Amino acid sequence: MGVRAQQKQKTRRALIDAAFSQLSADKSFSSLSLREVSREAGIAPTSFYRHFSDMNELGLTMVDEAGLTLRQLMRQARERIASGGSVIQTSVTIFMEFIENNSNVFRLLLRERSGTSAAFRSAVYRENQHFIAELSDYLCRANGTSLENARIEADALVTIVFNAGAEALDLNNEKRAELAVRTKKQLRLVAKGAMQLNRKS
Amino acid sequence: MGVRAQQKQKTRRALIDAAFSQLSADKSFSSLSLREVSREAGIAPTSFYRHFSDMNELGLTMVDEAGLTLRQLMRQARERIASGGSVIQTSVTIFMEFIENNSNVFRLLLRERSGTSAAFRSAVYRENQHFIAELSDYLCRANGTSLENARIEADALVTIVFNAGAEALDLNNEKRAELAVRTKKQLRLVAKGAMQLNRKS
DNA sequence: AAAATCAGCGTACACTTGTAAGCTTAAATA
DNA sequence: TATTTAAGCTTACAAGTGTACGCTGATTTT
Repeated sequence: MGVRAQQKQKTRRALIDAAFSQLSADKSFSSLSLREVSREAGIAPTSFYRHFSDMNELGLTMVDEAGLTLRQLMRQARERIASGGSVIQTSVTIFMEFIENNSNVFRLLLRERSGTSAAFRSAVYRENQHFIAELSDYLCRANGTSLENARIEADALVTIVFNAGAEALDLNNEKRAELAVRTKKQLRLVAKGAMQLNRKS
Repeated sequence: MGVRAQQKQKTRRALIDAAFSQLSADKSFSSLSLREVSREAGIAPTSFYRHFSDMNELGLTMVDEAGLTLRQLMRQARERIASGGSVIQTSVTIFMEFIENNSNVFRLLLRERSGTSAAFRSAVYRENQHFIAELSDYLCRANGTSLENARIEADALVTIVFNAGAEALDLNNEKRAELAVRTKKQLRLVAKGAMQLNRKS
């Protein structure tokens, strides 16, 4: 890759990083401004357009990156499970770690899931579907469930975990631990209900 | 009440109504402006301060109203159930009706639950807790569950329904019907798991 | 070596925003 | 009836926004 293209990619990265770094509990993507992001990335506002046609385009890129991060996380979770951990215990622990270490990434997904841009919403929805699809496959193989039932179960499980993550954002460590306990109980509730359903059919 | 106080309350209402009417799939509360809201309410921007010190104060008022609307809905649901309907069937149906008729009210709660204002987040959280508390009581009485287990179950049920509501916002009627079916299955999953748990203890 | 490309810059413009200051006028109070 | 109160107004300002336009200079291509 030429010197020029290399520099361009570097600046593009700086823009993405600047945008992520400006996200916080008090600042959502929609409240970022093109000018502020450009400032932090060290370029003139008008140069922004050399990289993205729009703040929206930047945002969609960020959602994709966030989804990627999440999928890498799942791979990590599967490894830990394969080397002999409880599925529920491991999943919840890993997810909570993710939220602690990448809270702004999670916040992006959380907020844009119900945000004002249909494109964002469907991007987050797609990521969520990936998540559910992989978990369904796993449940299918592990429990011999029908794929249809597995999807319903997986969807419920993901919903509960995702929701717990959202709740965790505003809690201190003590309360988070309580939340984790409660979440695991809820997941077991769903798993038990699903097993019972399968035994019947 | 004097003529003056009456007029004041009328204007206050006009502001709240204007704000609600400006919410939409493409416009969140944080993207409303004091000036636009005032314009639609038919007063000068600076007169806004005679009623609220801040857009935030308006927003919190709106969240409270939304919570009230939701609790009225629950009362209605309980009536239908008392006159002999299935709990799950009735609840989901009523909730989906709510989302269809008050989508902007629901959107407010949905978005501010993970928004940029801690005050908003905890206001929505409180409304949610009310919701869960009332359902827990019901489950306790209906199934003789321990209050602790009932809360965990209720929390899971509310999470699933609320989430389904969020998903419904972007779907057409056909897809919504499918979603409703899936949601009911998930609720039954949780209910079954909970019953099994209770039988043991 | 000459020509073309293009990332980044500076200037500029038209808007929108929140809100301060002070006035008006009808209702409430004394 | 005289005085006070306060909802709503007009004017004004500083700050921030997105983006059009045209230039520069290094890199790439011919």
